[in-house]
Amino acid sequence: MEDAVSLAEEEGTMAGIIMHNHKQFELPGEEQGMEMFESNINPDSQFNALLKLISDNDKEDGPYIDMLGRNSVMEDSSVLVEELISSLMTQGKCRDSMVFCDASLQNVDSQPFSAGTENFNTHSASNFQKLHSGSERVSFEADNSSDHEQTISEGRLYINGALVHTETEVNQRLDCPVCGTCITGLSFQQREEHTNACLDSISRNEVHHCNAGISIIDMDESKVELGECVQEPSLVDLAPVVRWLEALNLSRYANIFIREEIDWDTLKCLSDDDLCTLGITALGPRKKILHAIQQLGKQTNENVSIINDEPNGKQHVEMDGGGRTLITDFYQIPPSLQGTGASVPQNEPSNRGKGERSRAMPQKRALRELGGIPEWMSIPGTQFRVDAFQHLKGDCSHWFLTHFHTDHYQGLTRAFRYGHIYCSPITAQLVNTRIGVPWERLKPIPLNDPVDIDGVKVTFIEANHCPGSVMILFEPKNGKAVLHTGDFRFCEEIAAIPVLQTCQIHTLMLDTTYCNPQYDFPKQEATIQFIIEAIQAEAFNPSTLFLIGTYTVGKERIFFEVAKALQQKIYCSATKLRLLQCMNFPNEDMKWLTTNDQEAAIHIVPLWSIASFKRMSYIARHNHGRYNSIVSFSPTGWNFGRGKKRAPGRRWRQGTIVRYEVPYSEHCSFKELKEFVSFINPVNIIPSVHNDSAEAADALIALLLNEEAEN
DNA sequence: GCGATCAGCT
DNA sequence: CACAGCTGATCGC
Repeated sequence: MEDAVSLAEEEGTMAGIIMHNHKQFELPGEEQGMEMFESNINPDSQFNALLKLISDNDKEDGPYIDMLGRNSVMEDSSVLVEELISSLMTQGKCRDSMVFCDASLQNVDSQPFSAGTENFNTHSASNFQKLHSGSERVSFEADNSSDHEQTISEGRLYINGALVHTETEVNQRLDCPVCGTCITGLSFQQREEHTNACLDSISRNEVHHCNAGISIIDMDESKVELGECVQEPSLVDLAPVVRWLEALNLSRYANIFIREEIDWDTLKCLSDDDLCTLGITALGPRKKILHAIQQLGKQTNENVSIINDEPNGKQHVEMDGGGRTLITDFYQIPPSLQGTGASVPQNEPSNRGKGERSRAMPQKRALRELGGIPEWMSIPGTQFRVDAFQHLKGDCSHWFLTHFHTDHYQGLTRAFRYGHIYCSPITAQLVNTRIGVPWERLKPIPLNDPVDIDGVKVTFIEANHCPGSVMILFEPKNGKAVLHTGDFRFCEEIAAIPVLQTCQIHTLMLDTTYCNPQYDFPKQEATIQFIIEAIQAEAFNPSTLFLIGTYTVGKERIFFEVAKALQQKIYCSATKLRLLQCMNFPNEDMKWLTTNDQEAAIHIVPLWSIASFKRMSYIARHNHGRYNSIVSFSPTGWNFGRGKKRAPGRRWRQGTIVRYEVPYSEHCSFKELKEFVSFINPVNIIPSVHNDSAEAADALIALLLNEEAEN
């Protein structure tokens, strides 16, 4: 444990800070550092471990911590820190807490990255600089030893320039987590006694059935004496729920459950959305509660008691296997979904998705190659080809292009002479300007406006992938409609498109890029918000260059939203500007762009140019003098699969270069894919990605149709 | 010399 | 893994 902090240092991450006796200590963050918390689930032992960590400086004052903070950017790894904070505050062992943003604590009289603060580059500790009443500089350690404390005097703590804490203002309001009464005026011991009295009072009225499901209690019996606080009479027995929360170390939410009269049965039905509505917005506690509810269901089925009465009268929730619980346990994938998916049972035919339609289960089919063309490139019932320019042949004269990405137009050159290319107006513009295909070969088709092509009704539909991307609905005369999604991301706007609600789709050619439960990334809005907040936090150094990675076509929404939110111009190259001008963005968006790099500290760059610290160091060298720090954002969905923790973003640092990997995807998450399949309810599904064999295709389809894959 | 194609890399 | 795309080598015209 003694090296927990320095281990976290190497990753440049941390989950929280402690202020104790006017000194600041860091709580280790992701990866190795988390072991400290994982191995000490009991808050008391965590507290003792923390005290041990700071024992060298714990000679005089009593056993309390001035302030605990957690890092808002490292949300996942801070789950346990947050619980610890709550627990310690309830016990009166910690006076205050805060949520802070890495690098948001400013030191006005310092010159970040200038000579003399070289240690800033090697210590994440140094990111937390303090203002104090005097103008004396904070001193930093220059080596990598485990001595990380930074002396502050007369501490005043500022976040983004605003005073949030002074050492003389530690006694802030504190409410009882059970009854909500203000207990600020009480001593720590009195607070504990009060809270325990509240809990005991509720427990006394709980009769014999803490595990027995619903517990309706008579009005008279439900009257609860809560010391000096008055509890509203309740028709339902809430004690088991309160105890359950307590055992999960989430007592701070007890008052919400009491207020909303969530009883034991209601609890078991709560969804993630319900928790949000209740006001439990933090991701960690929400996941923890959902996970525990899931465990509840399992154990109830097995007729095993969740809340066991122990000899000491305390109760607890059984964790998996009774052993240590890992943070990743909160993000479990059902065992039936792990592995290849080959063992997933097929569902019986049933009414799916749009209620009134009853369809057969998508048929198993072998992968066929039609004259050497993958089957998802050839539309059944027509002579049409989609994204098949690597298979150009004279036997076809109708070629469709879903969007302008190399892996879809590969093979297409200005020499194209096999008939016509049908695509969206934006894609047509790009094909003409970037590849040089003449306009007489291009047939731009507007969205949501059916056209007749060679006797087939064809409708182009927005695909929410990149500018100009479309899904294409083919309705041949044989009555078997085919929907080719191209690359797409399902969203409410797509679900609202009338033709998709009414047309019965026979064959769905589906973008299965992230067709695995491990791909569970957030909505684009959430990631963009994360990026905006990260930029605000990192901008404490005015000489920071921000780089946002984009594809040739794609990810535009990120920088337009950032520009609007921060009211800042964004630099892009003249080439990139010409590209963007092909994409019909509104003037309100385009006005934020500039090709003068002196005008903007946020630059749009190709993703590959920031793919490694080595490449970014070239950029750093190139900008030497103007900028002394670089913060980059690499948006992709791949970073967030395969055992990696689900997080709004991962922060890496090497010297003065910071790299954020953020889960911004322009493909469906697994959950969205399932929702889309359920919505379309096709007879037949043909995966267009990872479809190397009939077995692979069947495994993908099985995953998509498996009801248990919901979470 | 130019464009197309492919291997290799991230 | 492989998104989507870059770089560089090779080949044919």
